[in-house]
Amino acid sequence: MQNNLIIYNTLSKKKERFKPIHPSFVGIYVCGPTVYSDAHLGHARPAITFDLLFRYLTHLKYKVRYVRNITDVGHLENETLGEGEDRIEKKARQEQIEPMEVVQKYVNTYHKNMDQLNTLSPSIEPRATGHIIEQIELIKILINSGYAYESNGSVYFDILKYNKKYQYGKLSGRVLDELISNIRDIEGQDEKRNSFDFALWKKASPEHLMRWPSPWSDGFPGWHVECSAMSVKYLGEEFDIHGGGMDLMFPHHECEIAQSTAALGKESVHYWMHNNMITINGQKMARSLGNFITLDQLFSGDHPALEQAYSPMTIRFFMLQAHYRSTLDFSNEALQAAEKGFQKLMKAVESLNKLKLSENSTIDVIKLKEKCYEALDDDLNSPVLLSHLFEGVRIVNSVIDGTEKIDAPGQVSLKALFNTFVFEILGLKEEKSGKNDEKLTGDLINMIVKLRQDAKNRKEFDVSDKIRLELNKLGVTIKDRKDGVDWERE
RNA sequence: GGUCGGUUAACCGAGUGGCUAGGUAGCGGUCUGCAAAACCGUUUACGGCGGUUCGAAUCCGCCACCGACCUCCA
Repeated sequence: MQNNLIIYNTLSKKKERFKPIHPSFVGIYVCGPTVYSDAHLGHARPAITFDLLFRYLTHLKYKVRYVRNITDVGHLENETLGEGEDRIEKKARQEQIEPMEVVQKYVNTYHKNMDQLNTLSPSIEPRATGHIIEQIELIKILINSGYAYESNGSVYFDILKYNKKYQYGKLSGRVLDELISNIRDIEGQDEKRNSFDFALWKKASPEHLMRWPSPWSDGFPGWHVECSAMSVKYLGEEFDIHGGGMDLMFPHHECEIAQSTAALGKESVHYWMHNNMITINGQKMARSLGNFITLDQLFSGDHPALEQAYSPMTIRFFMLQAHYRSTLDFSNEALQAAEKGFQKLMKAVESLNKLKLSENSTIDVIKLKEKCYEALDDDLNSPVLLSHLFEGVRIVNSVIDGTEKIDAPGQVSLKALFNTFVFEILGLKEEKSGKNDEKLTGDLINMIVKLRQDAKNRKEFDVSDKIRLELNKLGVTIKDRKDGVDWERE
């Protein structure tokens, strides 16, 4: 199995040739959502980025195992220092339901939204709560090897110890000494040897609802440990690609590296990939700024910042128009531009089927196809790929205009090209406006009936009778009543 | 203050040391009874100041601005 794929590896800060560990298999782990609220724009970016990667590798005939976790062990919120409350538990209290009901509810909406965005399901979607045992086992290993210590029922990772043998901070470019000097002293951290040590296991306070027994206390696992435990379980001690948002680089991924490296004695991940963040009108998305938009709101247009609804495919197309390592700015203007561009692309795809064929062709489809692959191979450059596909759009429309010619084999290969890149790899799809069709039909009939009435008023009865007859043939019966005109469908 | 990333024409966004993606909008044209669509052409691009170079938006330095992360937690 061969590929020409080049991937930007955050670890080396360079583009590298992608060489899987096993010739025909690829393992990918991506950090999934913490399910305590509706999925928002920030969830869509990594989902679409790594869906593209998953689809492309699959297209290249690799057997890909794509693991994306669900973080459902709530975690503390930073509202007031030291007085954190578990996000999921907080939600559970607010809504008077079980924590796992909160989890289920938001897992469902997340899945629904991801489905709308046409992202493929991961091969495995493990939940943190389903892997408490694996996490405890990993913590045991870390304690036994001296990289973790227990303190008052909680367990912490010893970063100073780790840093003697390995290098903590290599992914995000941090130097431990600088971290130490940066850290402000905060009270209530007596349990830790050093304030930058991170929790592997936390003892639960009496009112804490989500808790599991462990050798150290009734409690719950720290955030980072789930990813180390589950990635090793499903992808092995070494695997190909680990993905996630740039905001997770520090501390989450850094801690993951530390845990896994300390436990396994070697680097687990070969390629780290990070998608960039999203801004809205140049600002970050935050509840406090009033520009926090969920995917449901985006799809329905039900938000003060939105001038209209934007369909899932508009969003997907919009995101694919930017490279995954660039920040992407959302605005009504930009989204409306994307909507039109997407529709133009879809219209051309439709037109492909009804092209007038010629004996010869003025089009080099093979060259175009090569350019498409080159774009994807260059660190998944979807915007450049789209620009080539729009060259294809121009070709299709020019054939219709008669300024270019295409022969039968050319049409077949052009159709295959669009099918492969637009639908199979970019994961776009036609959006049938089925819901609107019925309304449109009704409106159309009303309009025709109105036109007939106008004709009758002008006493052009041959026209009005023709309209009635033609509608009848289509199964629509006109009923002239005393108080107006009515119609009904068969 | 530190780490990382960014600043490209009206908007969104690619990009290579010299050959100036693409989408949207605007303008002009072709087509058309009119309109729309489509096609063709086009519009003040590369944050500022220096430097390297025959040549830099692309390499280096400084400055400005923007963003993420930088305590616990996720």
